Amino acid sequence: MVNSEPGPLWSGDAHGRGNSRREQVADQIKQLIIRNRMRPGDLLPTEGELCDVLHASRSSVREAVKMLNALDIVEVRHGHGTYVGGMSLGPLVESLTFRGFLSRDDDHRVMSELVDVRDTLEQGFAESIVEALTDEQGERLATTADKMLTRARAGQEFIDLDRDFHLALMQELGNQLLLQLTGAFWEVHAAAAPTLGHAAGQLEETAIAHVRIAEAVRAKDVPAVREAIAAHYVPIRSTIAQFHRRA
Amino acid sequence: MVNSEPGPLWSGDAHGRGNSRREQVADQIKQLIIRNRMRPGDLLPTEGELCDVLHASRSSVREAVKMLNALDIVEVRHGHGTYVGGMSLGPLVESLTFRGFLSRDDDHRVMSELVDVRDTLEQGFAESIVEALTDEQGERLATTADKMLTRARAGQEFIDLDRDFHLALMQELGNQLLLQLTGAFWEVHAAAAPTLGHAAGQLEETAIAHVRIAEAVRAKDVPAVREAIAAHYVPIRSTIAQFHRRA
DNA sequence: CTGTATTTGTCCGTATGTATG
DNA sequence: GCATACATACGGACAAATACA
Repeated sequence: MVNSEPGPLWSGDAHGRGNSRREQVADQIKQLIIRNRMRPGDLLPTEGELCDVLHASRSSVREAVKMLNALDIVEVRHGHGTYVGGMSLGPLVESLTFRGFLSRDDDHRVMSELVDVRDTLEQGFAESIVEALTDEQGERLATTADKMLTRARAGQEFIDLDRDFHLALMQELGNQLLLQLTGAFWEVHAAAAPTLGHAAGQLEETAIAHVRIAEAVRAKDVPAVREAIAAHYVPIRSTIAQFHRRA
Repeated sequence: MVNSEPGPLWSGDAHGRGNSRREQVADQIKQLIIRNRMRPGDLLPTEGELCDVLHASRSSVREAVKMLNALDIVEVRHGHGTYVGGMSLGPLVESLTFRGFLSRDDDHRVMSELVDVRDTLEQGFAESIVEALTDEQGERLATTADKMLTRARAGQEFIDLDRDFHLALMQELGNQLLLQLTGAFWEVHAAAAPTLGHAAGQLEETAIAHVRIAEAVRAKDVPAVREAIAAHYVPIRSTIAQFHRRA
């Protein structure tokens, strides 16, 4: 009754006995979502119903739901109910930021590695970015970069604009995974940035680097885009290295 | 009493009252790990001790621990204790594979996007790979690729060898994040591969592509490496596209 | 090998907080 | 204000797994 479909459909041990009760329940909830073709935002059965259907106690169901909640597979709203989650990369952000804080003592290896990956991804997709460029996107990049420059010259931070810029770069590619990875990696970097501090004049340097990227993209000059992106990460790398030397 | 340290140290809302009990407890456990400079594998207090120290019921502590367990921040062993987890990217794999199964109906967008990211990452790091190449790594790549070829000609699968190959590519770079991302992305792909099926002769084509990559890497010919990697993903992309057309 | 202690796993009952009507 | 439905939180009891004497 519980499993009416023919094949296993879900490879992860299905609901084999080897796992603990809550693991089985978690797997069964995932199967429930898949079988019913549910989408993010859809309402799941209540805890009590899940207890009945899955023949498990409240504790097991609750712990299973909390695990899935941590993975953003389900979303729980107090007094409302449990819904299918957004399946975002929030868990990745959480895990990576925590790792960053753990390795903060010896050096900033995690941050350094993260910058390398970001740099490589943006340079690697430079050609596709230029190809998929639309006029609106070009203007948006330019205006965002300009705002960064004015803020930098006023001595103000522009973290939000930085996020907008890097997300806008990847926007038109239509690759949702890449877009979410970009956002996730940026968030990890932003979470660790306050502990790094800033060198004098680095703010304006970073803003100008963004302006150069926007110009190169609008000019559809792929090598220039790659160079501008590489240059953009130079001050960031030096900040990380500086912090590493201090410790 | 509970929080004797001066600063917040952890940005994530610290342990503000706005969150639920288990969120507070989870944050406090994370702080505990950071404050005590604990490393993966270290033993955490027992559930009972956590209840005492954090002034929470056992249910709340357990749900918090299960959330952290889902993120691989802690690892629980039945009858033994709770330990600091490996902070692996397992959660990312779980989330992405689940998303892949969800979008399996309409098309294989997730898989397609994943291949694009993998391709870009490997091509982007091609130069660094060649630079960091050691003799042992070169031989390992070659022998792995050869094994793939012999297996392919015997009509056998070689998923494990494929994993070894792509991990070996990134091994010498010393970028742990990149290495784990590679492993995670490969796992997601492997989880979805069985549903895709194989075209005739595609096995050997893939094996040969790996041989070509190994040769180009050993020849330290960066453009050839990039081409070989690109060629390697061609049959994979066609398989995904074929599946998409069938549905 | 046999208990015993420790620790996590599971289940139950009850009370509280939250949102809807 | 009240009733209903839901998630939240707590504490207790017993089972299962592991380690050790």
